[in-house]
Amino acid sequence: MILNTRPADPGMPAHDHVYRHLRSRVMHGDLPPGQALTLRGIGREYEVSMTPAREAVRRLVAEGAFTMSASGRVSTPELSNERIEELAALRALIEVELASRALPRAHLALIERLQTINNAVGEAVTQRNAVSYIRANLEFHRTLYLRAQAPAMLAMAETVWLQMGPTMRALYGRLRRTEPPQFHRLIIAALRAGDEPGLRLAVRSDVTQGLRMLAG
Amino acid sequence: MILNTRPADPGMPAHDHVYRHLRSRVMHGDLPPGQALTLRGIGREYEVSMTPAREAVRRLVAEGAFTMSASGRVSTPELSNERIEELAALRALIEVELASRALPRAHLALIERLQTINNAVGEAVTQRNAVSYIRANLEFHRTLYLRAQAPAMLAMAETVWLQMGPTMRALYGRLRRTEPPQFHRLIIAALRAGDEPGLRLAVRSDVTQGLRMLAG
DNA sequence: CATGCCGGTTTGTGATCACAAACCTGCCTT
DNA sequence: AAGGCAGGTTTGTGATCACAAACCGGCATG
Repeated sequence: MILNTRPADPGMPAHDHVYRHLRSRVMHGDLPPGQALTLRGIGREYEVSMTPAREAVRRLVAEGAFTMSASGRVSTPELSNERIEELAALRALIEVELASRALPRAHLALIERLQTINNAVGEAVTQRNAVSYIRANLEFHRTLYLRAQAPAMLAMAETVWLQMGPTMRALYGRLRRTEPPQFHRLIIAALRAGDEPGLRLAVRSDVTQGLRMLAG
Repeated sequence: MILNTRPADPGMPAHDHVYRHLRSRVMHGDLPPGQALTLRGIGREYEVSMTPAREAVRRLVAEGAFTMSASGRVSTPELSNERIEELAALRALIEVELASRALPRAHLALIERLQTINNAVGEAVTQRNAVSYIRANLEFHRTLYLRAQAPAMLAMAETVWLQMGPTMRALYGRLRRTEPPQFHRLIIAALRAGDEPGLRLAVRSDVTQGLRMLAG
C-alpha cells in the first residue's frame, strides 16, 4: 500500500517525514502490539529508499516505539504486565509533576480548551474508535502539560506514551466502557479551584486507570 | 585519531559498537558541551563507513545525547539553566522511586558493594578526575537501582544521565570540592536502617546537589 | 503424524557514490 | 578597519549494490 503522505516536503528530509509519520501512528495506537515491520516495506510505503527508512526506524527503536530482535527485525512491542505497571508508574510520576507545574499558569482559556478536547474524548468513546480516543486523550494531557514550560519532562512523558501506544490500542479493544473518562472532569475541576493536591490525585488516578482495565 | 576500539567483534554490528562507545563517552563526561562531531569523522575514528556512524548518531540524538542543528550537524548539548533544573527534577522523581523500590530487596552484600564503589568515588574526587568521578558516581546509583527490578525506569534515568554528561563534566571542572559526596553515606545508612523516608530524602538531596554547584 | 532438514527468498548490514546545501576562509569593497 | 561576497571545501542526505544471516516453505524421514 502506497501512502503518499509526503506533499512535496520542501526542506524536510525524507527520514524526518517517515519518522514523524510512523511515530504518530505508533503513539496513537494505529498499530497493534507485535506488528512486524521491514525496512524495505517502509521504504515502499513512503516511496523512499531503505536509507531514510532505516534512520527513522533507528530513532523510533531508541525511543522505545519499536523493539528490535537480535537479528535486527523490528516490531511494535508486546509489553509484559510488569512493564505496563512500570510505564504507568512513570506516567504518574512525570505527569503529576507536569500538572503541578502547569497549575499556576492555567488560566481560563486553557481550562475551556481542555473542556472542548474532553468533549472530543467523549465522542471518541461513544464511537468506540480506539485511535480517535487515544489521540484526543493525549491531546488533553499534552495541552495541559505544555503550560508547565518543561520541555524535557514533556518529552519524557511522550516517550512513555509512545511505548504504550500499541498496548493502549489492544487494551481499549477489550474495554467495555462507554462513558467518558471521569477523572478528566476531576482534573478540570481541580484546575478551576486551584486545588493542587486534588489535581495531583486526579492526574495520578487518570493515568493509572489503565491498570484497572488490565487487572479487572 | 584512530581509536581501534573494535576487537574483531563477533556478531556485534558495527553501528552497535559505535553507538555503545560514543554513548559511554558522552554519559561519562568525556566530551565537553558543544563539542561538534561529523559522520565522516566518527567513521574514521571507528574505522567504519558513514552508514554505521550515521545510525549510531541517530540513536544518540533520539536519546538526547546529541543535539542536531537544522542543517543536520550534531554536537553535544549546551544545556540552559532551566533545562538543567528540569533534568535534575526528573532525576529526583525517577531515582527516588527507583531507590524506594530497591530498598526492600537491598541485602547486605549490595550495601557492601555500594560502600566499595563509594570509596572509588572518593578516590576520583581526590584525584580531581572528572570522568572517573562521573563513572564511579553513576555506577553507585546504577548498582542500587538495578535492585529495583524496573528496567523501564532505569532506562529513563540513564537517558537523563546521558543528557547531562557533558554538562556534568563542565560543572565538575568548576567544582572546588575535595571531599567525597556526603549524601552517599546517608543513602547507605538509610539502606542499612531500612529507613524509606530517609532514603528518599538522601537520594533527592544527592541528585539535586549539582544544582547547588550551579547556583553557588 | 511429528520432526528435522534443505532449498529459495526475504531481510538487515555496510560500503560507496552523486549531489546539494552549509560552512569557512581569504579577499575585496566601502 | 569592518562588513560582505565569492571561492573551494566539508558535510549531511539519499540511492544503490553486494553480502551474509535469518526466515520460511515443503519434503523426506523416523
